[in-house]
Amino acid sequence: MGKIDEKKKQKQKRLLDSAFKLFTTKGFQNTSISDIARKASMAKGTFYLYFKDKYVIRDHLISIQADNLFKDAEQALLQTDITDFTDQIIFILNYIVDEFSKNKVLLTFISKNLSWGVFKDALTHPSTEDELNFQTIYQQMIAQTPDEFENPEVMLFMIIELVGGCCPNVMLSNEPVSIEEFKPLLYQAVRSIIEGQKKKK
Amino acid sequence: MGKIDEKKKQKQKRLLDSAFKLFTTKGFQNTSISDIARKASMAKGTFYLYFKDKYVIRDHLISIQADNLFKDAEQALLQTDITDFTDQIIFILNYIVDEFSKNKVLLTFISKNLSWGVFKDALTHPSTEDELNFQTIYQQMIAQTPDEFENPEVMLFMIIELVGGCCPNVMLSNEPVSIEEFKPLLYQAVRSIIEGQKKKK
Amino acid sequence: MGKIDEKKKQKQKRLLDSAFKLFTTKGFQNTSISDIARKASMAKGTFYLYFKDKYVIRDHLISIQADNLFKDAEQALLQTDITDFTDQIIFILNYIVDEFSKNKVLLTFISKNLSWGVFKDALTHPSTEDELNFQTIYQQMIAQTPDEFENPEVMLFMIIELVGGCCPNVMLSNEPVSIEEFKPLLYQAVRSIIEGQKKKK
Amino acid sequence: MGKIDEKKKQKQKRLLDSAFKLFTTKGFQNTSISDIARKASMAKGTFYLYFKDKYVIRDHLISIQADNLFKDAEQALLQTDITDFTDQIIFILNYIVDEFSKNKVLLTFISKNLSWGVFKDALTHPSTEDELNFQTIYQQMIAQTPDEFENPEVMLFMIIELVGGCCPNVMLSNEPVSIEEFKPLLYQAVRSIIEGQKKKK
DNA sequence: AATGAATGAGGGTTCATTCAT
DNA sequence: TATGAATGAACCCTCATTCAT
Repeated sequence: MGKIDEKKKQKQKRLLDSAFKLFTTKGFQNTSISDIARKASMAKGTFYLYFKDKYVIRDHLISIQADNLFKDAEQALLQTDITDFTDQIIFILNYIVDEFSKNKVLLTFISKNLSWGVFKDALTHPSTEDELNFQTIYQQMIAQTPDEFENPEVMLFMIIELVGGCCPNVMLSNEPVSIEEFKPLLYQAVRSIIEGQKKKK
Repeated sequence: MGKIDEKKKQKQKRLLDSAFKLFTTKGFQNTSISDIARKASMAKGTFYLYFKDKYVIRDHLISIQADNLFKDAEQALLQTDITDFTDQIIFILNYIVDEFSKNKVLLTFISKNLSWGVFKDALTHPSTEDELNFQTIYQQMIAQTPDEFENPEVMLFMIIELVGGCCPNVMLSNEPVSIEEFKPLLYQAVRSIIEGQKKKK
Repeated sequence: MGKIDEKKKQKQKRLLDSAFKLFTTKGFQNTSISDIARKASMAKGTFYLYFKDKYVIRDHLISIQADNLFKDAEQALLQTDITDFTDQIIFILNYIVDEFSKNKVLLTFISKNLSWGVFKDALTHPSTEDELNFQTIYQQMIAQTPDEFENPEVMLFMIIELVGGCCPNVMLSNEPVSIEEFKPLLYQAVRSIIEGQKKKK
Repeated sequence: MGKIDEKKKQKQKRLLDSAFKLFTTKGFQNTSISDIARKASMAKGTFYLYFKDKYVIRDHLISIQADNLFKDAEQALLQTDITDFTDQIIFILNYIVDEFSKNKVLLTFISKNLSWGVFKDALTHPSTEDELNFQTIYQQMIAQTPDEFENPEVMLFMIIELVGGCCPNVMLSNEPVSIEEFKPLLYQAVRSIIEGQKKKK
């Protein structure tokens, strides 16, 4: 019956929502499965029908968020007529940074869960769904640019670490400068990295 | 009495040593205060006479490690006659990366405790002791170079995030490449960043 | 409808088979009703249509096994021309011991379920089915022997306790001696008991 | 301080007493550590300071009981002037059976815990204390009798299984006969076994 | 008759923290 | 100062049982 499946989906969603709120508010470690179930108005045991443990529900949440974020960024990029590789990368980074700026909750969530690793994985590795992901798109972008790079994969890795390491700190603490002051310097750094990794002919 | 103070220091050191070993071996979360006290051959209650909780002892440990690491790097730099700013930065980064490579325990410790933030703080902010720290030395280095930078503090911040984000991953997982393959690409990136942040005259 | 009854019997059998395998493998305590139903490819709720709980299905299983074991032993005895009472008893005991030796699973099952009591009941008391059981046959054997015993029922009880108490231990742990070394000593003891219980004329 | 040790001993005793009562009343499986602690008026966690789990406290209890029982039986034997080996064995068996008859609680306890195995171990193997145990005394008795046996250890094993298997059933259910009717038949059987295991010269 | 989602009590276990000694 | 026994809340997880479908 579709009816039952519908209900199950809804329950799962309720659990995901509760977990998200609690992880964001109290942090991952300080949230118990009891808490999640209670907030979702279910019995504790019911949680286990949907997720094996806290880690699974967290990773699930992060995957969803990362997927959405990236899909939006990609859509936005397609609406533009940016063709230069570096500009495209900057556009996507900027889109994501802005998104985080607007949606501090998401940022807090990922930060409070100490799970940048998982987030990066979700961004970089094929998600459960068989859709495009950043990795794939990036490779297409690389293929279309006339430039050649020493090691494009490592380059992406470094850019993500740089942006993913700096931005949360800046956005959450306004240190060492505000995000608006920071952005041009960051993008300059990204441009420099890309430029520097081009193969010398 | 200096004697009593001496004894206290020694006990504190025993606790710190025990905690370090346990955090490194079993991870921060899986180490209890009981464990630490037992390994230090003290009663559980005694722990509370020296540290408020696990978090305090962890942060203390990290500060010490970071301090030592940096002092060593600085000493090593003084033994050389490198004068160029960028080269100096690279030298220090490389020293630290090599130290981590040799001393995986420290890397594991910081990584297992998910406490890069604390480590970076220790590196960047004045430590409890009134000694020199990276921040100070860095400012001296900046002062001595003829180049001018948009925002030296932000530049250091970005470099630390880049190196501190990438290296643990690479060293612990050999992905996306081995640390030896990675180093030249990383240092190239650092050079690019520094170059790109120079004020255009 | 015989058809529906047929189906029910089959489902019941599937449950019994699953339970036997699981009890044998994981032990009684560690097997849940969920496990049994899953292994029988049924819904959990269905279990309750056939058995009240785990204990009922366990006792049912033991009865079946004991019944079969005994029927086989009796058949084997009929194939021989042993007429002496004591020899007949020893033959049956030996048959059952050998059967357990060959079929460690059954032994493990009964042993893991700590249910010798149930097994002995099944052997001694009329089973649910209205067939012959050990008790009946034993009485016939007693009737045919010229000897008279103080209390034949008690004698059988003691023999079963002796054999049923010793053999599992010996077979499963090889202590205090191996089953092959043990058998002659045991049968000697059984012969002594029978001899000793004969009425003095 | 003796004071603290005294208190600890008392607490342990309270736990042992509570456990004994509960195991006897509700059975081992149906007794939780919570129950035991509650009945002993302690916090649940305190239980774990004294015993690792339910099994340990049960075995501890059984050891104590078996030890006491045997020490009493031995004392009683020394008060008599029975010198014949078989008579000595029967005396001890009878003493223990009588003790069980008088003290049904102990019998129930062992029976409800399905732990004849542990009880027999306690009777047969050296206990934690470095005192005499049945095994040792038995060997002395064997040494002093002029008769020789095929395998004295196996003989003891069989006797214990026979008595330990039959008596609880008889005492708790009065089946197949009352314990008073049963005793002479049982002792006759024991005598027969001993006689039958003597080496033929 | 059959299902399996939902329940929630209950299990064992850990551990930060307190406090009398 | 130092101890370590005692606490009891909190954790995760299991599972027999119910009941709407």
